[in-house]
Amino acid sequence: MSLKVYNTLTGKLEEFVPLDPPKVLIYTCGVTVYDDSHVGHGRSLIVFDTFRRFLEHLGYHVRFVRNFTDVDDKIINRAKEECTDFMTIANRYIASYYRDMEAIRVKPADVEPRVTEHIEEIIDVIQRLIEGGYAYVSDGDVYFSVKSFKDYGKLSKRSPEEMEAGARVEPSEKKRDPLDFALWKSSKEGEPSWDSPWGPGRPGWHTECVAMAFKHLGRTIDIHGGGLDLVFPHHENEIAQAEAITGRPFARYWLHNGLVTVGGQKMSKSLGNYVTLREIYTRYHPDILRLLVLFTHYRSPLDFSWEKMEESQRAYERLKGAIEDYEVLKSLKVVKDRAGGTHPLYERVRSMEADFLEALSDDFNTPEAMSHLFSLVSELGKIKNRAYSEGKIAGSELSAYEFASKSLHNLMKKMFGLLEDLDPECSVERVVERELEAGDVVDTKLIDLLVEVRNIARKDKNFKIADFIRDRLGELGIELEDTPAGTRWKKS
RNA sequence: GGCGACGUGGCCGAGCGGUUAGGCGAGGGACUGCAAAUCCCUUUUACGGCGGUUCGAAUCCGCCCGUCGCCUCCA
Repeated sequence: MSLKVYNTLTGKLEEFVPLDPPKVLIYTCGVTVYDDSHVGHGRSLIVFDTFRRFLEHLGYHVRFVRNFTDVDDKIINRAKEECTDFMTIANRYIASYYRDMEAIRVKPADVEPRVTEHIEEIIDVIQRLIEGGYAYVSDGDVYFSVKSFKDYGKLSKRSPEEMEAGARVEPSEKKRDPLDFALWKSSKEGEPSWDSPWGPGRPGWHTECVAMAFKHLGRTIDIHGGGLDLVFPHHENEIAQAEAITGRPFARYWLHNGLVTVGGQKMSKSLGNYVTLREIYTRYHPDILRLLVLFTHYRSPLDFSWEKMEESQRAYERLKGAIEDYEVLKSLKVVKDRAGGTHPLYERVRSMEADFLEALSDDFNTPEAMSHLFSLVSELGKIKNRAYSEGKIAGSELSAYEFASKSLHNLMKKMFGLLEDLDPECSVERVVERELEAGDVVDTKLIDLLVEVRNIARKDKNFKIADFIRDRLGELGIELEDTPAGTRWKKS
């Protein structure tokens, strides 16, 4: 099976061929740690986490690097506001980031480098650029000379001439050309600074990713990713620096995820229309956000709303229910069936798996992959419905159901990172944690007792009491469901 | 102004030259003590507008209208 990906650099769908298979080298630009991450960051993280999972499934050995920008203007400003140093701010939000990633189940990268730990490498890159005639020193600053790199603009598809015509670029006394960008900034009083051949200062934003990619992955990487809003100027500038030094392609494939919008407008700090990841996962199971993200193709814009979270929640419950209901079916009366041959469900599962993987191979078409999952869920629902109404299930059908539900669960878990806590080890802790945060811990034993009482009432046809218990539990956020195998309850 | 996307049924959202996407919602039915869950049926000129190419277009081309992104820090 060949994987096709959309390469921003060429603007085309291309077959994915790593430089040195089975190795796949991926670099994505991580967050600037000056505040909590929001849904926009979350989407990018989830998208690339999914790519990585799929590549690993295809048998590639993925080496994944995602950096932290832990020194920049915003961090410094924030530190000033709080009368503390920038490192305190950076460390605080790195911790917050890790907490978020664990909650939304994005696997850590293999290397998560910090800018402040790579100053030497950054200086080295800048020095090479100066030596090569691509950069110049100007009063303690160092700038990259955009006109010196002939391919400038190839990623974002714009030429320096056009950009000058558009000219919203701030002219600076120190720059020779308004399009030039800073590689090294001399530091002002009280700002973090490091010694360099050009005097004390700190790195500009665009060099760090080049230096860290060189160090941890090499001179040409397979995939460079990030949000669509990084294409220009950040990624364009990365290409200019890296390729000016090496004379060869920096990344073979440039992959960009679409942005998250709110009411059609980009979600961003500056507009103030953002929702933090923490807000999401304290209100919803983290899988709901994942599902929401995967329900849209990664390159399309994704308009966030709480209504959509509710929709995903429903869809999620259906998915989850199909898998969990195996436990109910198992406790029904299982009858022997003389029927020979294999159950047609096995074939359905096989073709679903094939369709699912094929969809992912087509530029990670997760919405289509998802649709195949749901068509199997419908199949399972039919079986379940029949078994419930007959109060029994054939042994062969039960095994087929188990096979199908395991296949569903495996794909979701492995490829999409969903339903991981259906495994008993993970569940309790997470649920309790969320309940503590929501501030409404319930005593499960007490609920079981009430359910028992209600079932006694039902047996006696005292539906008034039975319904009263159900209603009151419902008000407390406990939903009851009477199945042929007894009453089950869950938190709503 | 320049560059780049996008406009699909009640909503969301795949498809991108001929065959059922899928999800959510709504209405009806089956099941249930009633619910819930699940299933079945319905929501059958869906593809921004106007032209063009083609035996055939949501899918290709042109123009127009509308929305958004980037051009400044941003996942």
